[in-house]
Amino acid sequence: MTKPESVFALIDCNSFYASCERVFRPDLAKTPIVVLSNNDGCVIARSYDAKPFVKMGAPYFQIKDQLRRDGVIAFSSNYALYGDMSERVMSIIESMVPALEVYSIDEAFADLSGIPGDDLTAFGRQIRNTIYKRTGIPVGVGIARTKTLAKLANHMAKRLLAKTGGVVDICDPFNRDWTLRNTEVGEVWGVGKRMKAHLDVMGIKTAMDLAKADPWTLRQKFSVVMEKTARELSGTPCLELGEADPPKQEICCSRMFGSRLTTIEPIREAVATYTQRAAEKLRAQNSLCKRIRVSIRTGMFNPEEAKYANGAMVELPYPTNDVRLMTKAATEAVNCLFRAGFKYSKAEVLLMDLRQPGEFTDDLFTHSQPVEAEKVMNVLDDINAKWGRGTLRAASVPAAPEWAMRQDLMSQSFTTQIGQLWTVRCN
DNA sequence: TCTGGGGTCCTAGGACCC
DNA sequence: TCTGGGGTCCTAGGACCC
Repeated sequence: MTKPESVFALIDCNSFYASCERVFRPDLAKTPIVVLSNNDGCVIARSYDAKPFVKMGAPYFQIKDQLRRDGVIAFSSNYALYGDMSERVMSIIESMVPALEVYSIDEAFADLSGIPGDDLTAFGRQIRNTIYKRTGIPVGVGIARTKTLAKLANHMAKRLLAKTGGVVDICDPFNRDWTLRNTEVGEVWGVGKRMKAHLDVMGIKTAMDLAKADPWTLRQKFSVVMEKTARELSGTPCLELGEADPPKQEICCSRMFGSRLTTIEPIREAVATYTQRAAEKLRAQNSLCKRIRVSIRTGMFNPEEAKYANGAMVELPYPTNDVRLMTKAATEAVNCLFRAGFKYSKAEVLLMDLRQPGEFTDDLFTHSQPVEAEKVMNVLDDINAKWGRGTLRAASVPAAPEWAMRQDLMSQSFTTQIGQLWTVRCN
């Protein structure tokens, strides 16, 4: 029996964050909108009609006035809202396809092999319409024999939105080759700026050129990653659908401060706060961590500012998820890192060397986390799940810190906070 | 005043072992 | 004059992604 040919779909939400904001602000249906990064730093999402006015990544403080003149509305990022909308979209897709891999907050790969009927484009439209009807979020669908090609098809669906209606199927070799010839190599999934420059020199300019290049030469010149990309483009699947998401190998919490910090105390508070958040994520995936890397840094852009960046690794006595132990270790690291005389802009807490309980062996010299600590952490998580994050926390974590990030343009948590539901007035 | 945050995978090179 | 070689593990750093 021959294996049925694989079919992948990539479903991707259009301008996701901006679309989420618009769902709850129908008055802005015709107004261009952008969403800003944490700290209202730079633009990370633009509605379709905002694209001509704003570059991706543009610093907000530089373009603020221009936006106002152009009538573009800006929002602070509202992750509670986007996370919840994402779950809704994903569960709709999940109910319609045999298998799903959630690739990011706004993208998912689906396995369509074995879908009955030969009109996959029609099936793609059905997915698209259902999601739009139930959530108000517009999506694009790309369908192809490999994941890399599905990405390309999705890209084409967006580029030729009017013609394609947001769904493109390139399983057919004719359509596939047309797409490959009409896509620059830099647009291919896995080919970044650096690699594009190298490939350019070799005369590889389009996706088709890469698909036709010799895989072994690519492997030698670049790496196995590039080899796989080329094979995928030519129609040989090298990447599988990853359904279960494996526990993370690293967990990170890093943020810019709302303002520059010059003394050690608030930096210790920030590091304690980031450690708390990272430890929550750690426990959510049921892992333990053995090492923590803490780093702090000054601003990197302003040439007038003295620059300093440093990090330190701390080892915990045993693999743990006890926020008390972790906070103590992390804040002690700050004492070693801090140098007076600098204006600090950011701290980062990175949990490393993660393991599942039972994955390491106890011996005479290393012991494991006491049962008591586990009980305390369970109670902590239960209380915070019920009453909101930060209800119960370490004393070193302030409720309303002076260094909190700026979020001046935040929309409501329409879907996750009972006090912030939509208000409807009847006149 | 002001430029995000959170990940993955791969590779080269050093440390260490026999 | 001459100073092994092969394997493994770990780490840092590069490149990429959304």
